[in-house]
Amino acid sequence: MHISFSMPKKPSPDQIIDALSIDCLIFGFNNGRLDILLVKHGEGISKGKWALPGGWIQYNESVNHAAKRILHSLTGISDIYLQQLSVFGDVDRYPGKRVVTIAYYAMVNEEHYSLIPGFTASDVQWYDLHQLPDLLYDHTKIIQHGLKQLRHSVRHEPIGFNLLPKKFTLLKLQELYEAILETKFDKSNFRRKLLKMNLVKPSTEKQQDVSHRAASLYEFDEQRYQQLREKGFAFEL
Amino acid sequence: MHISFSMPKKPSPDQIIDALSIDCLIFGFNNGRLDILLVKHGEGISKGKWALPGGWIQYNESVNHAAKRILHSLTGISDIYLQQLSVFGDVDRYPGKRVVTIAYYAMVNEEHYSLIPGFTASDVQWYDLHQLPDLLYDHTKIIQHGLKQLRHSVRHEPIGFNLLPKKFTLLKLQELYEAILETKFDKSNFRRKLLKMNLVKPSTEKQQDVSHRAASLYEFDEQRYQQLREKGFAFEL
DNA sequence: TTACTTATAGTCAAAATGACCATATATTTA
DNA sequence: TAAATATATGGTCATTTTGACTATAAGTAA
Repeated sequence: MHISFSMPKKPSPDQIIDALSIDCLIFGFNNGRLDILLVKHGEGISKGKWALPGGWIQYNESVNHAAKRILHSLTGISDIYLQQLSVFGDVDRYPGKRVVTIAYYAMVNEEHYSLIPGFTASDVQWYDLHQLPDLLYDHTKIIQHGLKQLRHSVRHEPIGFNLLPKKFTLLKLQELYEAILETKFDKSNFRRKLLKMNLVKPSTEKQQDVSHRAASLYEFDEQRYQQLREKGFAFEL
Repeated sequence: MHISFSMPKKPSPDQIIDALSIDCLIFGFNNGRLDILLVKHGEGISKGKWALPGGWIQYNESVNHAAKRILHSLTGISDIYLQQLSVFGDVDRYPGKRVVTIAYYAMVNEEHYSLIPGFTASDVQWYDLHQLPDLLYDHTKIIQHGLKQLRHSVRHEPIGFNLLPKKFTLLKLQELYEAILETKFDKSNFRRKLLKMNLVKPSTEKQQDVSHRAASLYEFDEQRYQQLREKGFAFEL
């Protein structure tokens, strides 16, 4: 049996937890299509391959902090609401080493962020959900799981507003839900239902530069949302 | 700087991943009350303290497998549907060492299992949710999070049937939902709504040994549930 | 002016909901 | 044995919500 003569090592603060990684599944929305943010690896054995933005957790940071840091360093995206998705911990999911990964997910408006590849990423890009390249490790599985989660959440929680501009028309909101759920809603009924929930409030502005009657712009009413939440409000589509 | 002269160690199969643990939040249901399964530590510095059943992940097992193994070895409970709840990864959540934990949760019928303390546990017990002892680490936080999750799930998915006997009356089902959501339903309306969903099917049997008119016993219709799932059925209470 | 496009309001029958009431069927008590 | 009681189970009914449509409004483009 091999016995090390070294003393037990107290990890230095910026040393990583080597069996534990983070991967971020970022959904974007772009005229009717759902996109996913991918990075191209610029180093090591996986150089040139595409994957979800991911990396290692340091000893002196929380897991949630690590997720934000990693996403920012690889893609330039920051200040978004990253939520835990799931842990992927099969024995052979990562080559040559035992690595358990914690997947996070978020939804963002593509136009709000410029993509800046950094750290070990040589490229960052939005990919149409239906035209993804081959991905490293079990990242395809992570995406499938995330989609399932997204479709469930979007029916039972008022999410998805992050995918839209601050001010949006009701039709855009409808198209977003239709893209996520891959279904169609009746325009009139959708509008009626959503307005009755009071989650969106009308702004005074209207759509600009459209070749037809301009629609009113609405915005998500965060305050109202908090009020409803306290009452045990159940969002349902 | 300290440099170790030992070779990089290839972990032996049953060696543990030392920065990563698992904790299990098991809900039980007992005449109208929600319970939580706790174990008393029988060894080490935390000896005598109560906590959620938890332990370390081995190199040669998946994370999901570890959860089942740990729960079984400490409490005797096996063959249940353990689901991931969340990861708790604050820097100081565990004393003296950086440990990220993956929390799992499940619901079981208390009568179906006998509790057998094993491994490092000197005792196992169901505790009324509202009368928990002091718990180790951040386990109180894990329970709070799990409750939130449970309350959300129970309104949007047909779960909770695991908490009941195989055959149950509609009133017992109602009492279960009332205990979880801490609310009251109208008996007649609850019955009408649930029966229309077709998720429970009547058995030929009736309640025994009650001092009033015996109610019909129903059981969860797994097949019907799968059918409905494929159609994109939305359970809502 | 007309055609075309999308916005927005309204109609109406059917289904679901919430608050009740009524009766049925069992046990326990007087 | 009759009455009291407890819960089961079914029904009523006004109100609300839904789903499928129709109609009109307000713009641009030809």
